[in-house]
Amino acid sequence: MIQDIIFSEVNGCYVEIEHGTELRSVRFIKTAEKLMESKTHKITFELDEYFNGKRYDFSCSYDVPGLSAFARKVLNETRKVKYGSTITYSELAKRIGTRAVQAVGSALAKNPIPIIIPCHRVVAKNGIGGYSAGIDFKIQLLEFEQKTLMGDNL
DNA sequence: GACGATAGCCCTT
DNA sequence: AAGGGCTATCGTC
Repeated sequence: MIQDIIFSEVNGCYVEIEHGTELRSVRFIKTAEKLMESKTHKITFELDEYFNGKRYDFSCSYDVPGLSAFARKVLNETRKVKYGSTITYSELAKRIGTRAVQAVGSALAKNPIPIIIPCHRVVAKNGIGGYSAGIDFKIQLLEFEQKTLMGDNL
């Protein structure tokens, strides 16, 4: 198991990417100290591009064991949400054919690979909803995506 | 209206 | 058996 580290200007924190041959997990690291960046895996470079506004989607092979069938459904559906757009928990639930809206939220809360699976693009019907790493992150990510898309259209 | 409490949803632990 | 990254609904003000 190897850990890559990159810095994200978007939310001003480090991002740790854990992988074997395939991507295993992504975590945000809030720390004051300066960390050494390390980029070995393809997905790390892609994430780096993402945080620089130069990539809108990811090559998708990842290896995340221990997820229930339900959680997989939720995450798969979430992957389809396009860069810069959002979907509500209830709409997502509808798409995978369940009324368990809150269970959808719980599944997203355990998303092992944020950004790649864009759980930040899933919002509450009235409001923003939650985010494991803090809703401020979520807001920053969404604003960032909006901003970069605008830049492209000009 | 707006806001808070409540009661359902159904998966997870 | 309890509790969630939710929501629709029903009291209050």
